Amino acid sequence: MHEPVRIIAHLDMDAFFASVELLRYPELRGRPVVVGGGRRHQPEDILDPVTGITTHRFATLAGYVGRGVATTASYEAREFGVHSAMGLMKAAKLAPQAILLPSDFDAYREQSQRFKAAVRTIAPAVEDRGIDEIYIDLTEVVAEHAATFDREAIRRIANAIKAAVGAATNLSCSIGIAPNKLLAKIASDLEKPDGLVILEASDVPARIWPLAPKKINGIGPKASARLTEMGIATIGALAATPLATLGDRFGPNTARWMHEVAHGRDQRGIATHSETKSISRETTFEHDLHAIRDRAALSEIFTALCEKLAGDLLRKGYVARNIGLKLRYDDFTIATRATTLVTPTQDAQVIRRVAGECARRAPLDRRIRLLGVRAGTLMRVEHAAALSAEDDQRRTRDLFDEELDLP
DNA sequence: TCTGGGGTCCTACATCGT
DNA sequence: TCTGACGATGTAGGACCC
Repeated sequence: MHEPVRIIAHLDMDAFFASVELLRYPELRGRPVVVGGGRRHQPEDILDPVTGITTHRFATLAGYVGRGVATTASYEAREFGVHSAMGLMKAAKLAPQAILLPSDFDAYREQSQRFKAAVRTIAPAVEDRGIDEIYIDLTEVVAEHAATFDREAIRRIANAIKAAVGAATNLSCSIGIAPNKLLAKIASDLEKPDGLVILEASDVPARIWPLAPKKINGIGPKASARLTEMGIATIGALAATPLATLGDRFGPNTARWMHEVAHGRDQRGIATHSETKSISRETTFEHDLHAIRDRAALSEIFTALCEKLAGDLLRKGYVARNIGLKLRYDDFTIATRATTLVTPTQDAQVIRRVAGECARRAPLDRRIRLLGVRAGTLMRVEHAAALSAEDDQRRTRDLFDEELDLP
């Protein structure tokens, strides 16, 4: 008796933010473009008084000074070695001629909703994985072909999805299809951009085992470095490593997980609904601040963050029972402190006061680079209101009981 | 020339009540 | 009364992801 075959797709938009920017500024097509940094590099509109045509003057990376990082790089910029999460000053060294655009999350969110809606018209079982990625359960959609994993039938549906995404957004995406999320995710990355890769379990030795372990979603820089130390350079080598050896290094749970994923096994389902767990706001200062010497400036930023967070809670309809503080010091170490409240809140002043109390429990003798405020243990406002009404009722009843001297 | 902002999940450990 | 086991809950940190 074996598991029924599932058909899972992972869809990843190609260089999403940069591609959305190129829709707005088609004249940048074919040129290296980097999205990131602050608001400072908004393209300037230049209206030709004779022709009435508007063109744009763009900032380049040359001479960039500041703490920004690249959010996305177009494929042309990647040719120069620029990639997302790279410091912009480093990117400027590699590709000074690259165009730098500020990020516009409202525009990305709009395109995100469009491509997801387009996919849902073909396959409704979609799991959100952030702004530019989804998993899709195609098992039902290709039900009659699933048992045999009919590649041609699957390919037709994948192409229909790509066409629908293209029609809705004018953007391209890459799709990986496999019997589980793990392999689908790896597959979608194999032939970017505009890729379509279909993998079966039997393809694991040939297609997956030669890859580096960091290609596995969940093996990041730390685990990767430890595996390298152990002489494990490929997923195949990981699969061949005895469980006990991995257990000594990573603990039993992680070892078991690594062993499973290295063999291409993954039982996770598609989660079509999820509730937000926490909401936070944080900011990196232009220059590091000192808790005592820069008290006034720090306090102002702190209050503003709490107000923004309260605004987020209000807009999204949540109250929080846990309020947390995050400090990143000049040496990049992080301290977090959190407090759980009796009464959930979405009030900026309450958040500010509680987060301020958290700050008093954190080291404040070092220079601070980043300040963040977090709201956790969220509850929907309606639910909290109902609970508090229930609470009131219970308290009133208790009072009556006391007066009547009931048990 | 250091490295953003928003999240999730996991683990270790402390504390408390039973 | 003391001691330990155990679950629930809260806190802090770390790793990872987009």
